[in-house]
Amino acid sequence: MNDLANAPDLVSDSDEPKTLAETAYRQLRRDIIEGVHRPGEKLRVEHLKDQYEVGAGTLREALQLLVTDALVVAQGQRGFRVAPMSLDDFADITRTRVLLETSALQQSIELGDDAWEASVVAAFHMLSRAEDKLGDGSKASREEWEMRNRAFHEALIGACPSRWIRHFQNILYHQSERYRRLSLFRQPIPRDVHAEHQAIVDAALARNGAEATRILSEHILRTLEAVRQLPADFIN
Amino acid sequence: MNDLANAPDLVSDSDEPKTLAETAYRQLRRDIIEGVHRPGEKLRVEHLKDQYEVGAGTLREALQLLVTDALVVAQGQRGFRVAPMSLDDFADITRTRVLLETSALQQSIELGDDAWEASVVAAFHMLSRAEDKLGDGSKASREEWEMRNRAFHEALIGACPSRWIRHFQNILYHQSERYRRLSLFRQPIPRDVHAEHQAIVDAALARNGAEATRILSEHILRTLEAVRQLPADFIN
DNA sequence: TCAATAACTTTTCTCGAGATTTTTGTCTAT
DNA sequence: ATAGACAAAAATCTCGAGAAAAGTTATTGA
Repeated sequence: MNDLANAPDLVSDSDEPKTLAETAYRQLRRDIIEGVHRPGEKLRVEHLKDQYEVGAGTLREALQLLVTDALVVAQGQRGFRVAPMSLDDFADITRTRVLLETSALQQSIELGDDAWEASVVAAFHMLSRAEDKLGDGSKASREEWEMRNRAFHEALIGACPSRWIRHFQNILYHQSERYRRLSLFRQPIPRDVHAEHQAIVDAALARNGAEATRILSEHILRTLEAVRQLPADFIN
Repeated sequence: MNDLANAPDLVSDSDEPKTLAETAYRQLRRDIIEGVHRPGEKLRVEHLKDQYEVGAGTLREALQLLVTDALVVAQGQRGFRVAPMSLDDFADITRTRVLLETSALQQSIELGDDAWEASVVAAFHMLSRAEDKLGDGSKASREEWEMRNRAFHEALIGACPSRWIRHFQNILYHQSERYRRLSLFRQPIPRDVHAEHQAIVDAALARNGAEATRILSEHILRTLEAVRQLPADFIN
């Protein structure tokens, strides 16, 4: 296997925060994805430093980290803003995700070993369990599902040796979360997502790259359609 | 044409720096790409703040910006380092670039209008002129060529409506520059790059997407081969 | 009434000093 | 001689206050 597979990530994401700035960064990121801070909203350091209980410079650094994820945009001398949302943007994100994720899956299927297969099966199992608990409609169960859904998609491309594809993939996934949250709000899992995931797993384990990537593409694009059918003024 | 084509960039790059932090960021970026700061080198804020004549917090912010470009890696509580270089990494960068840039070129060819064609021809002309002046071997002429080469590649994918692909493409191009600098050091333009560019332009204007992307792929991958044939210890 | 200028307020940006954490160096005991 | 622990040094991280810029409101003149 390639050395890069074991190399540290481009941006540390799995580790727990070791610095105040990173803690504030995570809270802010969560709040932006959750919609606490609305798209386009101005993020004033003076107000937010009290809210997140850090110094001005520290919060500034947290905001800078969010610029890396493109969840915040910075305009020199004019402060920070929550990155705006639009249907066009989500379409762009989704198509780029398809491009990267299918390529990564293809490589995973070609290169993945037994351990990779096992991790895919395991992640799929965890996700299935989370789906069962989704019925209660609680926020906790949906967050659990979000996390495991992400873990599942990461496991699928886990054997892809390209650190860069995984890095970009990571950024786009965060972006998607912001939009997917909208689609879940109105129509909580109407699609038979489970069957789609099952089909991807089957094709992947059968080492059928063409089939797996085809299903994955449709799977990702379906979320775009779901958001498209929301009321037009939902994205503001 | 898509709205996104005229939307502001994800990270402002063309504008001139409006803040001290951004000025320091550009100088640092240049120095890292040029190899003044070697790969893996520790970047101590206390030393660098004098060298770049800014405060500690400001330099810190500049370093954070470089993390976005993945030219610097930050480890919580353990400071900053110049991103390491390796042949595997360059191979990864190059393959990912091919994936993104061919997709972008394909879309450009499908969607580009007359203005796009004109900009491609113009950029190619500028690049050709720069190639003529390359004979003197001066640093200025090589920098001019670098800039126009980049402008040419940007023009090619200029009609691609995906802001995200262009954003990632941008990051990868900066990364490539670091490595390409090495290959130019020993063998200054041995390949017939001009003919390759000409072939891409011809295919693009003929709206032959398959041919154009094929040539572009080979074109980009050739740089990888050039670096591969350098002495093994060149990348440290 | 409207436009342009000027003063004021708000916000961002910048700096230097103090508190934590990591790293380095030394010493002792097995 | 090596390993572990303790202490000193260096570096990072954090904070609050001052300087610069942007945005806002009020005033003045046509």
